[in-house]
Amino acid sequence: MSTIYDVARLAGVSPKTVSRVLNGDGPVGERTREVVEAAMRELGYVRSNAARMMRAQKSGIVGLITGAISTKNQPSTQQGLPDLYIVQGIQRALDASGMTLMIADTGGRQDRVPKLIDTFLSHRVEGLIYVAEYHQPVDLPPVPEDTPLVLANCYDDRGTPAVLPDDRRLQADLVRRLIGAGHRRIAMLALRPDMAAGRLRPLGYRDALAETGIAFDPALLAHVDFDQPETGPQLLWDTIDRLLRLDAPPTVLCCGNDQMALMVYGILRSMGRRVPDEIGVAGFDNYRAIAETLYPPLTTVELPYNAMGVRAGERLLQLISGEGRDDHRPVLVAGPVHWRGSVNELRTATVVSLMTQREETK
Amino acid sequence: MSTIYDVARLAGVSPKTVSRVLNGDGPVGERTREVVEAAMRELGYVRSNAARMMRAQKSGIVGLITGAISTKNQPSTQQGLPDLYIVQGIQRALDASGMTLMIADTGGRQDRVPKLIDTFLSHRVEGLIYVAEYHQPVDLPPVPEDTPLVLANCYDDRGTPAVLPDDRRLQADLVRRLIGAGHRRIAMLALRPDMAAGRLRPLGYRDALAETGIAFDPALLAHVDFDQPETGPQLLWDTIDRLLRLDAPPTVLCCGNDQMALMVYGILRSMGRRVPDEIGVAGFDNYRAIAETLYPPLTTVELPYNAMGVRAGERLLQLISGEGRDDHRPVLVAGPVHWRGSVNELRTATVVSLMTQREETK
DNA sequence: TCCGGCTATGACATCGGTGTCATGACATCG
DNA sequence: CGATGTCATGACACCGATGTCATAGCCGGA
Repeated sequence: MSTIYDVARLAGVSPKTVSRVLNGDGPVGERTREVVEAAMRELGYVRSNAARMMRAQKSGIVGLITGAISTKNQPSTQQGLPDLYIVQGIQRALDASGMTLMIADTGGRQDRVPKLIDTFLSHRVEGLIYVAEYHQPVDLPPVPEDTPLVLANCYDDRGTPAVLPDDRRLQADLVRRLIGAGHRRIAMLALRPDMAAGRLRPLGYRDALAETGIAFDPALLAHVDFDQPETGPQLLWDTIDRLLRLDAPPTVLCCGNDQMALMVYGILRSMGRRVPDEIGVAGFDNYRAIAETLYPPLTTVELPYNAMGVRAGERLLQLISGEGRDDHRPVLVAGPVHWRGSVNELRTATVVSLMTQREETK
Repeated sequence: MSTIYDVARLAGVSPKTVSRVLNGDGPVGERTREVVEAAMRELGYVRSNAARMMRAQKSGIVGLITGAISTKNQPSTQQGLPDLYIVQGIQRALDASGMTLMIADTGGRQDRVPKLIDTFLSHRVEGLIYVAEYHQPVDLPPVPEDTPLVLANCYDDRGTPAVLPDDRRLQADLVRRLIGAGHRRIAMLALRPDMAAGRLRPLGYRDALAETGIAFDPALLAHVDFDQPETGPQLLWDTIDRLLRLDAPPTVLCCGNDQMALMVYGILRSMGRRVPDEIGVAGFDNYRAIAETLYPPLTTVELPYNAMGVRAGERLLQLISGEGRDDHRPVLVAGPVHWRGSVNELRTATVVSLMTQREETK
């Protein structure tokens, strides 16, 4: 691969002049510029970042680590889809600033993280992002103080800047919308309470109830470990069966995520209950391959992974530029409710009055 | 960040000795090594890849480009899931060789590819991989001859090394297994014929029929553009309706992919047909979030994206080392059939005789 | 005892850009 | 007309690691 020296020789100028043409600093004669540019084209010259970076002491590289770090065993669920969207968002944010993204995967082995960080440091990354597969606490090995770090979809107890899904608010938004549609008996099939989402979403559920003056009924809230290969479906079946036998059964089931909703569809069908006429179903995530393909399409709330990535990227750029280094508050990201055919609108009149009421309370 | 000079000064030796400790070339005294290592620890020294690479003329970096490049408009389908698995596989392959992966996304804009390639070249990547979202032809801008390029999940007409899913064989394996289970009237709901998968999978379907001496019935093969938001479900409904009204209706429906199978479940349910007792359903992809969660779980064939990534990574490493540069044959990757509850085994006796027969013909 | 060979170490040049400073040719101003 | 300023350009050092070559000390064999 050719160098500025080759270009300089071919153009009959000094290397420094070529450098000036490249960077547009310092003055260069009209004629000279043309000659140099022609020489660069002829040689197919591409600047070496390594050399440039040695002087500049700036790499223009950001390191990204994905993969399991949590000390707990994996909750098996989704197959790492969120990561991808978050990574795409990060790329989008960084792209605008000319940074290049270098990524590495732990392959699920926490012990490899220090080595990955070392590799990144040897490339003199200007910042690091760690992306988790699902909302969780993590415990990362220490990074040098002068290298900014942002956590995406996870958090630690050291105040490292984090970007997180606002599970509580998202669930509240969804339930609020269900109430707006006239539903009063809303059941919630939550995820395992040892997952952040399993704790925060029920809180949002209760927020929405409290706000609209509906009493919380403990019989309507259950945590279901639905994705255990053997026991999961049975457990879910039993839980739904119990709910439907209540004196005042729910008119809609809020599922812990869209995948659970998919399973719930199958169970309700086997029970001979029609969705949405006999009972409504709502999901969480807006996992489109499921939500849009199910019949009827699934009402759900979008967990905006892409936007989270963008926010994480922006936060990191901010830190790199030196701003907000002592702001330790996490960035919470919410998304829209997608209202589809899996939940009926009940008593339209009531809906209107309720929505009006909400407007007034603002 | 500290340098070998800092380390050398602190340890009271020359920079070159520090370099020797780092790389383990040249002899170093026992005592000296200890002193140097202590100094490195104290300073938190990390070697600069930029400097190292200037001499070595080797970056240890591989560039990866993802995103839409095809000139055609996007077939909307899956949300870029395959990419992720392929990328993971690539990482796994490269990781073993100590290469670092740098990735960039086109964000769906083909015109940005040349710029991305330039960025990678400026980092002096030792090789490039382009990953497509689904099996398709692509037309990449030229890359310098001495930089190896591997295409994953796509191919071009210039003989660039490619790693592709063996759609034809995968479909044949699945259909063969269905025939082994006693099915004779097998319908195929194929993807659009302008997609590679939409052409190759029907070929595999026919391969399996021909092999087992079952006549191909054109009435049983249909291409369905199922993921059009409006017309898709209706079209799929009509097609299934037509199939079920045939004089000899199919006993199993082979769907173009798992997502279509999900929609087919909903349609069959609405038609009042039970799966698998009245009709079997098979998918394609082993998109686990769907295949394992559906009730009954979906029989499907695994399109091994992860393995494709590994193969692509290995192929690239091979090219980088200079081997197989003039082998232009694509690498085809197949995967296992996952037999789950969505298809019944018919007439067990026949199954045994058929399988025996297959063994014999080998 | 002397020399070849090995070990341990350092001086120095080099990779490819870029920051600093110097230089020569003109243009401008008092 | 000479002092000063601007433009266009080049010489040179430097970033941090490493390859090449040199050197000093030591051991063993002739």
